[in-house]
Amino acid sequence: MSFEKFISEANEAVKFSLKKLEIKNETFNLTEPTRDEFGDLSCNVAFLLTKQLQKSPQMIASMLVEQYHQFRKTDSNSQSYISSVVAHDSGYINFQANLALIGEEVISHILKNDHLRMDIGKGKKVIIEHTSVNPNKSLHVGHLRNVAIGDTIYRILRDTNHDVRVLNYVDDSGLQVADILVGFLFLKFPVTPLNNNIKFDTYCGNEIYVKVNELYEKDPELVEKRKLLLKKLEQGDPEIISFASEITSKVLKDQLRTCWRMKARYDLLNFESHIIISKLWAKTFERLRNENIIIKETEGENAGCWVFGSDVEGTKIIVRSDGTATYIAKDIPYALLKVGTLEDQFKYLAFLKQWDNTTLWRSTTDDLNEANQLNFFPAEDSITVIDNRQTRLQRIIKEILNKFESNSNRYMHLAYGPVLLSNRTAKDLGMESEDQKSVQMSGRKGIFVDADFVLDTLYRKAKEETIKRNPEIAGKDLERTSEEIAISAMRYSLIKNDLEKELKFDMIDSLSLDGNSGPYLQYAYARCCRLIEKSNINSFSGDASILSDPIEYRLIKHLSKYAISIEDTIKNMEPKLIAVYAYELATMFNLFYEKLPILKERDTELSQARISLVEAIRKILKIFISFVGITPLERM
RNA sequence: GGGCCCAUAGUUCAGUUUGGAUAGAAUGGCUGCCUGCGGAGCAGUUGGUCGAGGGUUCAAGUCCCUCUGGGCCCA
Repeated sequence: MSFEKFISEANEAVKFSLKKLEIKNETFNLTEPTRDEFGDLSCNVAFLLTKQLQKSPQMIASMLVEQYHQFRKTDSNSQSYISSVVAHDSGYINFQANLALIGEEVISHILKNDHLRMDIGKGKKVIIEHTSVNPNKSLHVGHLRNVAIGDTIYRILRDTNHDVRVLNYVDDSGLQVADILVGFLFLKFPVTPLNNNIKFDTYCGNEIYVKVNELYEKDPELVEKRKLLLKKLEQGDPEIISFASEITSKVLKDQLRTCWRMKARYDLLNFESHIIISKLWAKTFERLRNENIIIKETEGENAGCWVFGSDVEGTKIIVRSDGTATYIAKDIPYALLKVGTLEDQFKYLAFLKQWDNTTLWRSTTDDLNEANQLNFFPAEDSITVIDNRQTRLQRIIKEILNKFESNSNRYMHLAYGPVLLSNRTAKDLGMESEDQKSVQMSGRKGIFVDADFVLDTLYRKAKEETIKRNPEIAGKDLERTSEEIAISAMRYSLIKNDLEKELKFDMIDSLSLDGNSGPYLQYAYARCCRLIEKSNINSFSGDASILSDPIEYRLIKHLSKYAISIEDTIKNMEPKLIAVYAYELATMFNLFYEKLPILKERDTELSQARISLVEAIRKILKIFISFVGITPLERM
């Protein structure tokens, strides 16, 4: 796209001038200046040469710019993306872009192409695993961050020609599931909740899980019972497995409803129990031993254990001396499956139809006729979205993968910081919290904000606003619109921040529909739609040459960088870059809308050009907010 | 004890990868702007010794060292 061409031309120009002055091998930066008056691109090369040339930066900049001007004189025929080059007093070389040319190219490119699909992936197969919540509770806002990040990455990859499969790993035989089984089997919680308004996942998480954990402290025998249950789960005791599966699949279905509400979707559910039953772990264990990746300690405190000697993390126990596998061990076969070191031997059954009409598949270990062999595994790249408390474990898994295939950079842990409750929200939930401190959520202790609760609250607020502004919207339309606004507020707030950092969740702040928020983007989009609708134009011209206002200039420049923004997002795996771009576009559009007449403009030609600009903005905005999982609304 | 991460406006955060021009948003407070294209908007104002100290550099929020405070993981 055009802005890249401008950058590369500026880059060539500097290199050319350096060569003319016989200056060698100087690296330099081209960056966007802090202020509009400095142009569109600045080069710092003059600063870097002061020592070598024994001249002031201003002097050097002038010399270089002089060379460029001489070159342009002899080569004035060809069209240039650079309209001017100035040696600034500060020592910077400032480039002004030829926005007439760029604008023309960009606007007509956006208007002409229906989909604007970029082919970044070239059809490359990518697996992304996200959500992966233990099936013993309902989702809280912390889990939603995982869902939002994972699904946003999925959408971006899918729309840039990657062949993406979305996986959701279900740990249906772990400690947390054992906890609620204790509740059903020993504390006699009824399988059908007495309060029939409560979702089953909420029932398990809020009532049983919390209660059981409370009782562990008073009743050591109960802990023993859990241990026993866990062992039966791991060994595949048919009766327990069957009961557990009944419970976990009920929880899972409720959890999925919340995820779908968030506009996430999946291709496949993998169950940990299947990895055990199918002997995938046994096979993995065998290979780890045969290839001497793990060794058996014969003495010391780890005597009898199978351990992995990590280069960075030290000795890590994989199998305990009593033969049971550690937590990390069970993750290894799944990772090996993703990258293709282990062959996929599962068969698959259609599990559920999703909101987007796609089928969600699940692995099965039963040899049924209707089971299919589908090629979910392996992939060229695999991305696992898990919070950064697991970084250490993930690093070890990656290290083990590298022992099998030394070139393996195909396994990526996409880490993000956990969600904490703000001081205010923690207090509202009745927790004691020191001032200025945020609070860790804990499903076990019942300290969390339920995902559906937040979404419901947001929904009510959005509905109120919608009724106030659009009395004509009612019924299903009103419900749908309010829900889309609620989801947009939630999803945007979960991805707009840096992944690495903890996210402080504040109930009151998160209810805001103003400012840097999802609904703000939707609002800008709806405004665009109304303008287009009212203009009664359905063919748009790409002629941007008469758009000369600085506000239009900034808009066109920003539009010309949309592809760069998408590339950067994928290259760095930073979904927030999408949010930043979209927010800036919406802000610029709102200013444009406020300050310049569009439909009201008397000059027909100018009016048409502005409407075309609006259409281009609308299309790009639609693409970007869709990446985030925000539904573009024509009215709200 | 070992390792990793964080600290920027009253609050929540960008900006640190690749050092560069007057450190930006949002929110809150105050103040303007709808007989005009939708006010979920726009503009103005208020608010910062970029945790502290030292170093490198023509130039440090950004790089290096030390310290303080907070968090996470491992033992």
